[in-house]
Amino acid sequence: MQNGPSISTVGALMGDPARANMLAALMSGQALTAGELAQEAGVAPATASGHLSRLLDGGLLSVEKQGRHRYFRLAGPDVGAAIEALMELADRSGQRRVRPGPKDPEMRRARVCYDHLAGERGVELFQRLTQDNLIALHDGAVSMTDRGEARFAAFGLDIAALKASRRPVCRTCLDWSERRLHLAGSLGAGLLDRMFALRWAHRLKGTRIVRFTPKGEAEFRKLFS
Amino acid sequence: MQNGPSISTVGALMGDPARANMLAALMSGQALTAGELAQEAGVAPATASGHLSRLLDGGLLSVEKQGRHRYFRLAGPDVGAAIEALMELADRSGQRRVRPGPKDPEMRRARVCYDHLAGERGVELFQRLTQDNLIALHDGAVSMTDRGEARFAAFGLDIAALKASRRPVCRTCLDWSERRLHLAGSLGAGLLDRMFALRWAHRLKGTRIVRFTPKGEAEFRKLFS
DNA sequence: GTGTCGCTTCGGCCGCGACCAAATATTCGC
DNA sequence: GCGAATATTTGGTCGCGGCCGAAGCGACAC
Repeated sequence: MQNGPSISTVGALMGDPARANMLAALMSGQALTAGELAQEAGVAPATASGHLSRLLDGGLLSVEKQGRHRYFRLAGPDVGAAIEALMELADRSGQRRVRPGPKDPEMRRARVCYDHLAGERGVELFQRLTQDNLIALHDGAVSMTDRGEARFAAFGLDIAALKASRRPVCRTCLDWSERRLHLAGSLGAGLLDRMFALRWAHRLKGTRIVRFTPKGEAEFRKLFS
Repeated sequence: MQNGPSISTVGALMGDPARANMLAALMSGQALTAGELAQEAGVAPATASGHLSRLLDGGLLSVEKQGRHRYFRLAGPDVGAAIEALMELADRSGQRRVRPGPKDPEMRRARVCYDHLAGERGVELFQRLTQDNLIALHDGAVSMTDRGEARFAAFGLDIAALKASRRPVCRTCLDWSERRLHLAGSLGAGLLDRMFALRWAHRLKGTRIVRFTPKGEAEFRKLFS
């Protein structure tokens, strides 16, 4: 009687870090297996299974059984819309809204996707890393090469910390505007963090736009080449 | 390093029932005091205070100090948008989307606002209840009269349960389309539930629209008169 | 059949956080 | 000044739920 349809139940579903990571991973639109989602969330398969059945009950996910895999995807566009609204909110997180400026072209060029770099720059980076054999793709999965490990360490990343993190180090993410892959996972997040720390770029307050400085732009081009 | 801006923090903020009730109450757009919000959420002032400071930290609320009161309101339209997206999601909660039909006029006529009746019908009901002295308004606060208590019981509501609920029994809510008050609180929710149970109306699957049957329409007009 | 892989269920551990009562600010009315 | 009202802080209890390992189940491959 008393509660009716409650915002809190669906909020709570999205409010757990493991589940949030799963949902964010599914934002790319592709269906993922339970195992992949466990990886993505950084939890044991048993734990992931519990989370997934909870998300199913809540109507946020739909599932498709295929052989011995179960493929999960977001239940509908409204789920994606809600997640996007929360991401938007999490981004500015109390900042006031500013910058009416030319938003769209900049968004397409470089923006934050959850916690890593997306847009033209993101796709470009991914391509470069692949060409230079710093990361390697084999049938859909992506991983860091030994060569890459050395270069990333030289760039200032704490490789041990990346690996210690429960998240997978490398992960592909389908770019919304470019429709090509860019790099997610703790490595993707770490690279973006490092670029911010080096002041190559900064994130425009109140938006998801990443704006490179001229110097940063030049450094970015030289990077890993 | 690892998490960056996380959807899960804001999700968790909205994921607690007490906080969700507060946010829903603030969706009307009016500012409320800490005490009122404690009432609304059905928790002790001490607990509410903790929730509120948490919501402030998260950037979901803004506060304005005025005398010995603190007035809280939603921090911005994006917060409202996110809440609305979650409400939308909670509403259909796994239902598929249907009914492209003539949505707007029906929405204006009668719809669900969180868990009670809103729109023209909602405002109408509120007016009737006030005129007939079943509920009473005194400087902003609304309460159930003895007369009302008897009539609502005759209508099939469990008054004891309403009072036992931690939510306030009566509560005003500013109508979005009508810009006038309608009735929220556990009484408002109970009345709507009862109308559904009596099959006077049903809620269109996948929408917030409440559609009255001809019989229900007639009964509704006779109600409490 | 046997082995392997993917996923779920079960049992138990552990910690975060929601909750309240009582005590402590802060502000108002007088 | 003194009380009354509003709000926050403190301290402590308690339960929900996230987490894992181990065991169970089902689908493939051979």
